[in-house]
Amino acid sequence: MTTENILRRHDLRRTSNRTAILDVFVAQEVALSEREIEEAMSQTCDRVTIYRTLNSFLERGVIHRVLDDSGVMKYALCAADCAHHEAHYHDHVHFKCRMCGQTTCIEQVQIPKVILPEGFALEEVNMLLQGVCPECRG
Amino acid sequence: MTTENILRRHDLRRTSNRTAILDVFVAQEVALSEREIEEAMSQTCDRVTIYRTLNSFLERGVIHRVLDDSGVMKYALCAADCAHHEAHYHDHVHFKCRMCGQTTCIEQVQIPKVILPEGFALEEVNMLLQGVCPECRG
DNA sequence: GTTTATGCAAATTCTTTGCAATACT
DNA sequence: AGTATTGCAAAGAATTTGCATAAAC
Repeated sequence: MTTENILRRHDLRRTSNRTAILDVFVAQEVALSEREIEEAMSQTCDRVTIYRTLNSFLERGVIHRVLDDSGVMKYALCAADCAHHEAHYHDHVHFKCRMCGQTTCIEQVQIPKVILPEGFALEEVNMLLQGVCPECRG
Repeated sequence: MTTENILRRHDLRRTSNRTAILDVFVAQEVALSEREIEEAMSQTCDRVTIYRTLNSFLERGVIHRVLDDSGVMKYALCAADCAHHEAHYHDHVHFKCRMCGQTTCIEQVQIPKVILPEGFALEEVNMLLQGVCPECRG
């Protein structure tokens, strides 16, 4: 699916900035912060535009937030079938390497179901694994 | 265990600020941000001191980071036996309510084990559940 | 032609750092 | 006495907002 198609499908105007930002997500298969996107685009687009674009993408379900314990927000592309689930459910775990700092979606590993005590309404589940990735272990 | 004892056990000097901050954690059984601690103490202590205290507590294993997708860092008290595990392992899930915004440790619910593909060295696991808590569901 | 996105400047919030004064052991 | 903590001021990073211009539909 082309980036143009992704925009069209989610009712987003096709602009060069949005296409370029989407391209970054498609090229790098990791969770990205605003800063990382900015660097990947070599400052061809304003910081504010990136933030606003990320928020638009979030609202329309193009990307999802990825947890991080470093204090900066990260985002990753939603899988094609993501929007079909109610409540925008992401069922895969994320792995953050403490050496290279990259957070990757591990699509092969599903988040196990958990059973909460009575009374909780569960809407979203996130699981973040941290350690060292295969590349950094050498 | 008194807050003074917690400090003594972790080789931290006992000061009124540290005791007061620990008291906030003990009183509220939820994950707290710097801002929330500041408000709970009604500005009796400088912002910077809170940040530095949180970092000291983190290093000594008094508290642990709690993931959050709002972009602010949150912290929660470690269980008494936390320091006995290597790598400071926290095995319970966290629940964040989207109505009241509170993140609580659900000690009764263990994080299920996951199996990663070959090559990953797993060091830390975090699981954040989001939805509505029993209090807010009414 | 109307609506929405963009860039710039500026404001806000979160977090860290430097340094002199103070408190702890 | 010696070392660690505190408060203040200030710096730095992340994120948001206002407004006029430009681009998409």
